[in-house]
Amino acid sequence: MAISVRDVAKAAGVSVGTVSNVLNTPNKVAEKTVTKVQAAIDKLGFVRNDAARQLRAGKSRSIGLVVLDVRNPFFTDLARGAEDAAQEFNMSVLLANSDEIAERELAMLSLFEEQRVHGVLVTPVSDDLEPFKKARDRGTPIVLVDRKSKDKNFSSVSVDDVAGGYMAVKHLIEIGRKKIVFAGGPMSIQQVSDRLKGAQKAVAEQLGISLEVIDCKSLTVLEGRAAGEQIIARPKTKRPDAVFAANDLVALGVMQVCLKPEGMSIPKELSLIGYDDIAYASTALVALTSIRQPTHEMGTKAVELLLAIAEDGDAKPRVRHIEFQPELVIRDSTSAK
Amino acid sequence: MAISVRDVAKAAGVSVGTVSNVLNTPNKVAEKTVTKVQAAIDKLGFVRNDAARQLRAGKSRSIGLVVLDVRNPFFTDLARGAEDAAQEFNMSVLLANSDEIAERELAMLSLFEEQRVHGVLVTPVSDDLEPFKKARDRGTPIVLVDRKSKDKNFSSVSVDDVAGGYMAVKHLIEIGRKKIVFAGGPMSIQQVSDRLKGAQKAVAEQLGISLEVIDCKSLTVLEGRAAGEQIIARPKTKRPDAVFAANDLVALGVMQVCLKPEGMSIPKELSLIGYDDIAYASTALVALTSIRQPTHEMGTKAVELLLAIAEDGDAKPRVRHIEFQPELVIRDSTSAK
DNA sequence: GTTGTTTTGTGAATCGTTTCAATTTGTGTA
DNA sequence: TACACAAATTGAAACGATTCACAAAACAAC
Repeated sequence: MAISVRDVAKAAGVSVGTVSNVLNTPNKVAEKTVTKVQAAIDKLGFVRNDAARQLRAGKSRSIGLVVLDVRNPFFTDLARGAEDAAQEFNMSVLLANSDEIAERELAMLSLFEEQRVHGVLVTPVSDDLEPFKKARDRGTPIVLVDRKSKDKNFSSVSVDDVAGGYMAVKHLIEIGRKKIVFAGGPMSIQQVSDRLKGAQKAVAEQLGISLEVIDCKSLTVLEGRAAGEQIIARPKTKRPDAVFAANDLVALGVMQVCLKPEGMSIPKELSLIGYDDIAYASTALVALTSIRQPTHEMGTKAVELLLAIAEDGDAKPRVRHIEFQPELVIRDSTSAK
Repeated sequence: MAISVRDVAKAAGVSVGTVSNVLNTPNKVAEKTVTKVQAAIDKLGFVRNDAARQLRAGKSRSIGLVVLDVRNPFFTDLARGAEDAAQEFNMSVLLANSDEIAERELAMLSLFEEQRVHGVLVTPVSDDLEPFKKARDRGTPIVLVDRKSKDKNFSSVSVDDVAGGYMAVKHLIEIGRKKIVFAGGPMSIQQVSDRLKGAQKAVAEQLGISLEVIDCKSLTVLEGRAAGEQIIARPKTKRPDAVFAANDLVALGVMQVCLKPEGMSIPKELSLIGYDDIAYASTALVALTSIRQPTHEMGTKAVELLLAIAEDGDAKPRVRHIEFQPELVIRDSTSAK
């Protein structure tokens, strides 16, 4: 039913090989032949069958990307970066989300292997990397994203969260803040504890700065609001003059509460800094100072790294780790007193 | 290099046909043969080649979905619904975004055709549906999503925005509000003008209700804030007692401004209702009443409709339109005086 | 007109899976 | 033991694009 190269060849009065050449290497074909074949293609409405192409080629022209949650802007930005890089190599990115379910992650991995993708970028759900090891042994390159692989055998692309935490608190100190609160949790999340570690490092460098931790059950607006309530319930002398939130959602929660009439003024009485620089950060009532991660670039570099590994072939499974530095974005929610 | 069914067959001492049967219809194969073949598969690390499968089948097991923006929760929810439905039919959804660029949209469409997808769901960038017509004529079913097709030849799945607007204002009237503001724009967006139309209809049904329109340049938090500023700048007697915002972002902007000390109390002095019921709506300082669209279900139904059409084959290009009703979600931002 | 060189065009073989008609094996009954 | 019938297995053909060794044509130089 569908039109094939053979049909086109017959219609144009040439051989199938020539049709294929017109499609792939038109400069190797006489100009008038190209025109003739193109005309036949247009007339018949021929559409290449990608499955046949891939079968012959042995590999698809795509890269798999498995993220934890497609609704998270962090991952969509990352995906966009990956797509942009892939396009440079005339490839495309297949996006899949695991929903943080190991089972789904596995299913997507199998799907990608069956598709014979050039490689897979993944933010693993758990620490069990066995399935990825197997896939790699079968010849599918793997790159971990947003995770420093404990397992040194996997290449990875990640962000230096310790540096981000340091950067945030350093900024607060530089604008003269002395009583700082870190709002975030749980500490079991590596990102959170790393950010706190960076914060502590900045505090240790300077005398006369205090750092208090308000632990949160999760990184949500609601938890941020709880932290805020806890702060404004205190007598004025016990209140901090700055809050470093483990992410922007928590920061926005703190802000909502503090801007109530009985709260504190931002940034004068309380300077506030978040983390991630999500889109909503800049549209908050007081534009939020935040730490931005080079999300787009991470996607780009991850793809480049993946293709470099694929290039190597079976020979030497070269392992590389790329760590990005975050960036301070100063807006209205932080200022000197 | 890669392992094929032939290798598995040799290793297991059976024919390729049997290996295929083990893979696809294990109940047609003797139990001990299945075990034998499975062992060989595991030992060799055989992974099915999907390209070859598809080539033989003539069609892929996927459905294409082209959305305007993957970052928009509306579309990710829709995609999720589509995925869920597809899974029922043992199919998968390929998600692509056009970024509202006609050229990209076209590229994705071609890609999908080359992949021999079962069909394409699309929210078209422009009114020019010519490329989709061509694709459909070549045998790829098309369903428009979130657009009532002016062109009656395309099947579609959409939401009744007039009903949503009616529902919102009806609710405001029922809780005793009389001076209502509609904040939103531009009116060139069909969704916006439809919602306003619904609002006007509700107002017309009751005596003594006024409806004022504050035009916005776009549906953003910033524009909502501008609308809010305009309201609280007025003397108390000239202020409305309710605002219906054309979407949640605008509503959140209005809320941010009104909650300032010199503003109005929500919901007492001012009741506020948004549209879309985005995730942030429920985490606002005052949880936002909103109109929810059955996004997930739209995705589900779109897939079902698509597959029904595909079922028909070339015979009769059956055309169907499904229109969903939105739903009122009452939270804290609306109440009686 | 012959020879050498480059440019175009040819078509059979190939990729890996599924299908299906034909064949073999197995089971139960007389 | 023979026969009928069901269950299990076989293997060649097919899907459609690409490749590549080879052939044909076109052109240039003498």
